[in-house]
Amino acid sequence: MVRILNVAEKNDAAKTLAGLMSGGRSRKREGFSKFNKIYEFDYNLFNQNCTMSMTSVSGHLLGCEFEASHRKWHSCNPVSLFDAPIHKTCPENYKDIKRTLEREARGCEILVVWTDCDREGENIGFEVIQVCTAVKPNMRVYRARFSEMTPGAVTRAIANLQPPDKNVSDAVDVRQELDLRIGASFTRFQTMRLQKVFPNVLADQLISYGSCQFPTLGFVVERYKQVQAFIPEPFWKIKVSHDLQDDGFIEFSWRRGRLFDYEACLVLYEHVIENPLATVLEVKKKPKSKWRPVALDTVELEKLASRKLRINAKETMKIAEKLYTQGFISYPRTETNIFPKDLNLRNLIQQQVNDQDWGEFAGHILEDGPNPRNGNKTDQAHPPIHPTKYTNGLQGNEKRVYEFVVRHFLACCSKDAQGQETTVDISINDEYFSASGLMIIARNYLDVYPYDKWTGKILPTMEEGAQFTPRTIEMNQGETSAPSLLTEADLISLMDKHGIGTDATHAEHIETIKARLYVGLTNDQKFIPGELGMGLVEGYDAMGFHMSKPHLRAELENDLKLICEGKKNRDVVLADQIRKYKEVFVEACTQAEKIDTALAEHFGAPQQLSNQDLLQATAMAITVKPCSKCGMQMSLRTKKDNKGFFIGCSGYPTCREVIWLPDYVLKAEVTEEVCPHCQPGPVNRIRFQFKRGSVPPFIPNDYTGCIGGCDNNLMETLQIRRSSQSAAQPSQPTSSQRPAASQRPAPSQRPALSQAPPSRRPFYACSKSQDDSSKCNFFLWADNQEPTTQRSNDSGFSTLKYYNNPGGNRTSAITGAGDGSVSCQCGQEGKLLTVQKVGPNQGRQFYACPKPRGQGCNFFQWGDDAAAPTNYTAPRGGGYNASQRGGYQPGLIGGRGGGHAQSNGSTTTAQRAPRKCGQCRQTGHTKKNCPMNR
DNA sequence: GCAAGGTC
Repeated sequence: MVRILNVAEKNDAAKTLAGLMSGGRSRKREGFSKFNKIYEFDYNLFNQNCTMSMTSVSGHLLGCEFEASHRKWHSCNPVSLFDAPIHKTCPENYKDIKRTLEREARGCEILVVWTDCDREGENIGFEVIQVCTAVKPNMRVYRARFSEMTPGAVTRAIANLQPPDKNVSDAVDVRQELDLRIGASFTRFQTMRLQKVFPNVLADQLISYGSCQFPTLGFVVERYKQVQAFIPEPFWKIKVSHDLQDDGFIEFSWRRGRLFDYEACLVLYEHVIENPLATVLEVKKKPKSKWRPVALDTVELEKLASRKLRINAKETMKIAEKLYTQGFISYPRTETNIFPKDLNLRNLIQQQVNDQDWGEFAGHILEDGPNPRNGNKTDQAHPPIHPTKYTNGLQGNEKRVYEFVVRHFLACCSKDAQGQETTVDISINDEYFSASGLMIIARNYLDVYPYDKWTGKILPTMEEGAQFTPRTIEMNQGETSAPSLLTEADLISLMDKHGIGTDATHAEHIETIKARLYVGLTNDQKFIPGELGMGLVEGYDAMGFHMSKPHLRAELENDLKLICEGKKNRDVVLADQIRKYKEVFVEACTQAEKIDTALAEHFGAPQQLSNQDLLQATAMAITVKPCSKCGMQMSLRTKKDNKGFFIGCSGYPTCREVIWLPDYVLKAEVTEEVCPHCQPGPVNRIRFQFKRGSVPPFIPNDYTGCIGGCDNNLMETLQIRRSSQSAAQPSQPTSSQRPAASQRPAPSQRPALSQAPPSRRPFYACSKSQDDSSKCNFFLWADNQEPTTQRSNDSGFSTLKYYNNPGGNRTSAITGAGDGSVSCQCGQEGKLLTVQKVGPNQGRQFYACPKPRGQGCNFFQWGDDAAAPTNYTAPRGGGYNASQRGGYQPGLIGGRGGGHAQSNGSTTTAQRAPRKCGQCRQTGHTKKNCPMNR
């Protein structure tokens, strides 16, 4: 027997459909999800007996999200979210449903999709198809389209199975992707920036952007601005009243309404009172009805509950969903306001006849036969909201909402209220006035629907042709009044009208803008923009981007419709929209100060931050390099105290990889230059400014370099360990691993660099653990190798030779260009001089710039530097004394005779360095008698 | 910590 898997959008629908198709004889069994049962029954399809399994999902089975590399807020520049890869995955709480589908699909040959017949339903259908065909690729797939869940509609649907509509599903994919990309990018940008700019007010505030929430905010702001900008305008009108002693009082209004010209009105008024005799021209009587309410859809439920019950939309929907799951009312998310023909209204009304408040009214409806007043909307899936079961056991707002649904339903099924309207037209000296009255003949639906008021007004009896002198003829002044702020019902109407959100989400968007403090409520429950909401809208408006206007969403909706109809390609629409929004985003970032300025009107002066800080805050700074541990991007950041920099992994705190830059880095800025050598890339070069005198002479104080590993001198200057070292190089040799001096190769035996990859080269480091705060940065190559190669110029010192060894620790190689000379930083040949002054260095030779003092560079090099001391305890930081910032000391490196290097981490005090010269940083003399003062 | 859309 052929097995067919049927999948509906929710368990409730599966149950109903199975009931209808099986004639109430389906068997229920459990799936992996306790909420989504499996209903089985036999059915004759395609002229053969089939076993049907009907199960369900719970709305969307798959969710749209970024890859891990873009999921964290600081993991990337938000602009990259416009292009970052997006995946559809099954969230954890739906895994059980997916497992059920997979298991059932394996045993079935045919899949019939019974999801709701709207756009989202089609897309959910394709999610089901994706999951099922993944385990059963050769499954035949059909779509059942039904206008309502009634026996006739379901029978027609299964007799006319169709292919699923990819176009419609594509439109939803486009919508999902755009919502995610645009929402996430703008939200991150706004939040991260404004939290920094207004830390006192917004430090913990999420400042979201969404394609529905922003236009919703826009409606509130728009109305508020209308109210603010409103200027009352005076007008004048003539009012006539008459008192017919025993027969009552009557008031006539002027047919001209009101005039905004005082003198014009005055002229007419004077004309009227010149001859104030009134003549009754006509007395008209005509029937007047007050229409009963239309069948209830979600939007009306939300609006009416808000207006009549004073329960806000969010709360109403929450209650309605609870009543639905308890079986008291039908599905509350519906756009349909037409009762299906084959829905048995009589039965539903019958259930209510015993209620003490409205039971009698329900009985009367049954006598006359239910006659529902339908609207003109249908979502082709759910009927209007109506009671499905009687209860009198509810309390509080649940009771009020249930009662409203019942009364609305009964009112809708009964009759319009009937009355008679009387109009009396009079003239006074050629000006015309009229009065109207109402007599209610049959209240009908009003008896069960206290939410509508219709009050009669009895006019005194007047005869045509009769004449009388009115008791008063007045010229009154009035003035126009501002529109009122929006009520929740007004707001929902506007959202509905402009296609912002769906019936199921209006209430959520309103709640969102309340929760984000974009709007608030006045005492009489009217919406008023908050400072944040107002500032954001004004900020974007100032840029010329009307982000809060509904047309953006409307344009997208139009495109989505064209995708559904196959008139536009999904990829074209997607690319077009992404491009458009990305351009806006980039421009918004450029002009972000306009948002600051707008908000400053409300929050006071913004925090003064540098561009670098702001870029950093918004994760928009260019990243430095991929993390060697986890592969996520590392970016340049400022330390907490704003003194100094570090390069941190965006995977923090999961990944704690960090490169601390020394204190003598005064400024650092990532450039857009990408290093052509370093891998994995991209590795962006960093523009540094070093403290004067703190770095070796071959590194200028302003220097742009790569920290990816290709620039050995920079790596050493910054004391950066290579990323590969962590994997390939012993981070800290134990004493047993340390080579004894005797074991170390003699210089002549030492391998050339090409034979000894840097990553394999042993070095000494402080033996304290990484977590020990007193651990120092000591670093020393174990072989203390002499220079063997000359490096090509990439930093402007073509005539200088220096180590190509990573971490190479000596500058004693600055021996000139091979001709016995020494060149200084400015390219001049260094001048060999001798220390003349009395002191420890008296008689010692050194090279200096030959230019006159004040014009030359700061180059200084001992002439005998190659003969560096070998028994000197290396100061912290290797070749130059980093811990005593500002001191570059040529030739202070060497291992101790015993082959052990020792960091000074614990011996600083004992080895406290003698006072250094403020000019050359050498010991043994002061700046005053420095040999450089030649 | 982001959106909007389903749904429980």
